[in-house]
Amino acid sequence: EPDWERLRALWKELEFHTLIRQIPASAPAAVAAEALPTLEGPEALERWLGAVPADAPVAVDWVGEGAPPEPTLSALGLFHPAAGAAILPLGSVPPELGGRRLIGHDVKPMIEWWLARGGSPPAFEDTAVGAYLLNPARTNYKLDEVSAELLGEGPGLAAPGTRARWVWKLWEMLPRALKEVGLDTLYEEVERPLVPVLAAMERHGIRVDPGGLEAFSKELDGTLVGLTRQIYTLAGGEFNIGSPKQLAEVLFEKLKLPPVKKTKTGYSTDADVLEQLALGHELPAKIIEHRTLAKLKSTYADALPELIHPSTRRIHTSFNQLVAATGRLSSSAPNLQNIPIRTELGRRIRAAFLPEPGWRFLAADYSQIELRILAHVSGEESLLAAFRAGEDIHQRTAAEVFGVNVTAVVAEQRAIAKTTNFAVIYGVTAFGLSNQLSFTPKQAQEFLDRFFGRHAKVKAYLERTVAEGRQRGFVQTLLGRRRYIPELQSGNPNLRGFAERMATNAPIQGTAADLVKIAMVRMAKALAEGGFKARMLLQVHDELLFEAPEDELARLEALTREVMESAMALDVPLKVDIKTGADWEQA
DNA sequence: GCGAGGGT
DNA sequence: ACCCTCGC
Repeated sequence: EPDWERLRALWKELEFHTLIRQIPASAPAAVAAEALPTLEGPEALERWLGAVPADAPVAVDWVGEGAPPEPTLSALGLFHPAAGAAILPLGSVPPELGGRRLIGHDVKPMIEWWLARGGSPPAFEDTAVGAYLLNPARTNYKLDEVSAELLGEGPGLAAPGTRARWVWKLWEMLPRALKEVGLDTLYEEVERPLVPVLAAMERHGIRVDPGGLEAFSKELDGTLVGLTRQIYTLAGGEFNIGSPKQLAEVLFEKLKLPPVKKTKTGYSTDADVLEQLALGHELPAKIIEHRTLAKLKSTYADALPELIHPSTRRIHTSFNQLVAATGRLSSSAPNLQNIPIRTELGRRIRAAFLPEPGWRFLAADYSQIELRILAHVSGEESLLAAFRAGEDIHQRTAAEVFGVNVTAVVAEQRAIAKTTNFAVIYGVTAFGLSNQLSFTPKQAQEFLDRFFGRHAKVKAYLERTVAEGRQRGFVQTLLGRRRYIPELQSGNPNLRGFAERMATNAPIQGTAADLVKIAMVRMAKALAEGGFKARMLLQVHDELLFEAPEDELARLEALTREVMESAMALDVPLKVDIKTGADWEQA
């Protein structure tokens, strides 16, 4: 008989998703076989805790559904070596744990559950967060898989009390493991304190105006109906506009338009391609417009009202702390980190986000955070000088690279310099830059050469980063957050090139993530200590969004600027732009 | 799973 | 570069 669980683990690692589905379902026998004591009532819990030394922590594993704003937890598995494993069924009141510190694995839902029940959450450690710092590139941080990686084996299918035993085992090794690689401070000062901050933000949620979105949806629908008719006329027949396959048939076979580029499965119909085709035919522009409106309607105008929580009347995103390999947060269900902003129509979505009635939004975003970090880590004088002098950085770059006076830079030169600045942070290739700038790869290469000629220390920094990464197997941020990139040693030039771009981007994007997380932790503390009614609602990578009563705005603005601009001391000043408004579009 | 497109 | 969601 095959060892199905090992096979499952192996195939999972190899991403054989289809094969995994053919593995017979694992038998739940193990769960039934364990007879753990169930602690019914406060006295039973007190007795169990009596066996735990007074100031010792307790390992927990929570059972339930973790969605904000009110996770539903049915039980906690508990473990301490002196008291053994037990199961604690949960009622409506948070359990009294005698002030003990808890050790959990992915505790944010549990913290949120505690908050939802009006309790003040206990102090805690989080083994999933620790495991994320040790290796942020895992696809998931399930207790079983993290245990398998760090301990050689895991609980498999087990009762919560037994799972808590594994949480305990993880915590027996994690502090030392974190310290060994210099991640203990990041854990203690940033990631762990951030957990309850995120829990509170998720619980607060944000108000949206469903009426406004529904009206906008109807408007979009009207426009889409008209566009669809025009598209069918131009195409000489009906087809599914949402199907890239059918669209490709219409464009490249029926209408004989020239295919521009290919995907793995056929001819590409992405926006770049359609824009090119639009020069020779009326249809592609209509397709672009249709796609834009359909995206706004389905992803935002129709979806967001559905996600309004019936009791809070607000939208509660989940901020995931364990997803992005660079250290950034991500947001899901819904993603509130990609609410449109660039186009007029898109901003109608943003305008539907509202503060508490009578309150105002305050949005604070870091100006050029990643370029400032690049200036700091590279020591590039021209960048340092430009930021210290408060200059327009893209204009300055343009002046240097085009060899003209700063005052003589024209808009097009500035735009090219701006794209190049981002390309450098992303570690982009001449080929990638050429696509973005509609240059030939040769022109783009010449441009990059001129950029690096004028920014020798940036070039040296990037080369140093890649070389160190190749030699050590990982790159790191200013605070020591690591990202392992074994592909830097690959013999495959494509794979290695991709790895090198990740290696140049990760320390910069990751340092920005570290910095914003520090600001969040300090802002949460400062708001509490300052007796503010204001709340921190969202983080969008380089921006924090707050809502506050009118009479707190001035104080909040001063506090936010002070906290965010002092989050890290770099060789360049940090600059924060702050706006307030009656909706998120104005703020 | 893929292509596409929204954000940083 | 990093994400998430949508429709097919």
